[in-house]
Amino acid sequence: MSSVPAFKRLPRAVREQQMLDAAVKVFSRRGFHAASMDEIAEDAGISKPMVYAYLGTKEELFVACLHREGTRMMQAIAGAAAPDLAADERLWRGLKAFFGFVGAHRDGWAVLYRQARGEQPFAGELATMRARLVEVVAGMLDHALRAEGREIAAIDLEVVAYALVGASESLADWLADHPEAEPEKTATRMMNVAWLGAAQLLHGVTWRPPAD
Amino acid sequence: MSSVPAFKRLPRAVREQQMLDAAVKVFSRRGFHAASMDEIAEDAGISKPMVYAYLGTKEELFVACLHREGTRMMQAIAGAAAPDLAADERLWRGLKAFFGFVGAHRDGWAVLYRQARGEQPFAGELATMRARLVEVVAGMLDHALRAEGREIAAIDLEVVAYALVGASESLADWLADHPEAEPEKTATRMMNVAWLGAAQLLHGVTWRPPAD
DNA sequence: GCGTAACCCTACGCACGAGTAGGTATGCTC
DNA sequence: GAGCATACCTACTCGTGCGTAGGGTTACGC
Repeated sequence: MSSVPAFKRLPRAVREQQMLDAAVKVFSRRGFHAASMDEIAEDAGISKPMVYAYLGTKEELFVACLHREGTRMMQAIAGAAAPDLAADERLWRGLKAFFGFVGAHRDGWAVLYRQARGEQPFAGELATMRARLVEVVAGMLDHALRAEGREIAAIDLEVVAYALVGASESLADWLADHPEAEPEKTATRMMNVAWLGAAQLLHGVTWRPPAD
Repeated sequence: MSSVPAFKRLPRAVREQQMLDAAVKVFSRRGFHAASMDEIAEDAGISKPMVYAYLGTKEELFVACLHREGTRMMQAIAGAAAPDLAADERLWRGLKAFFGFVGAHRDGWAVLYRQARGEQPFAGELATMRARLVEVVAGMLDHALRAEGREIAAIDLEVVAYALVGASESLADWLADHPEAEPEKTATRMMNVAWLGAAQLLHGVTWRPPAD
């Protein structure tokens, strides 16, 4: 009919990214179950069968979102926290990159952190990513400890790293809900809690429960 | 027919608790959407219309779970952390109560923390409860600060409190996934990160970002 | 012993949303 | 310009699960 079709034909790679963008947006707002494939398709400016053709089922689509956002985040952090820096410097740069990422990709963060948790099929996927982060932080602490000629049990190291990661995630969540807050300032606050506490541990200062 | 009915008739108050028990269990395992009212009813040993008659719609049922578990948790903490204790002692007792609660009610914790997050209608409910906790922690820090003749901006206080609460939640999550771990030991580890860091802040030691 | 209220059931209606069948148009290759 | 792959659509099927209609039975007051 008309020589100008209502919507352009685009190469697969481009459409896939548009679909993922839409999916991340809708999943983050509604949650996995409440999100509908129709809404995602509409938001991507495409019809539903195309989504199925390119990205597969709803579950596969969610995993694809998880992977893209997770990879982006890990790369942002890894790129900033070079392994040859001093521990505090490394922690600081990692945190800056992390909060910067969350500030810039609030939707992506919401998908990762708020939605994937809890939903059985995805919790494992997420746990793997968090485990990598925890491992990095634990490795950093261990490295700094050994430099001081000190050493603590692997499990203690893991738990402390877990707490630091958890605190960061929590502040990231706070950041996502406070659009006016600055990522860098949040990172500084996090350092004030994390590093001061961790530095004490590195110097062998520990807290012991009262006898009572 | 038979003079012995297959299932006993029980007073409303009892049945309601049984239903809530079942609901918490099923919601925690499956998540809000994937959980079915049929499964909850079956698990409670009752038929579906009874659930609707007593606790209302699925959403209302979930909110009821949230309230019961949340109230239990807050009471456990408030009962342990008396306001007249010193800051570190108070924090320690609060953490012990908190991790003790999570260790003993892993299902309840999962409903609160993993499921309610993300799902739009409930996130607010949960946020309110967390806000109360943050407020308590922030108040505690503020009190301790004033005792030292020091003071920091309200927003900084809130963010630090938020980080501490987040770290605790994160460790609670770790605890829920490690059945062999002892709640009290986890609380001690948390103190080692939280208190050592917070104590530094209380004494006016802060970390500043490098100039670069 | 008789009404009435509380407790409890089986069996359905109905909407919503995942996934698909089957077909059309556009551009690229030879 | 015939053939073919790729991009894209409308319009369905069908399962699943929320919520309810309508009715039965036990206890308790009087």
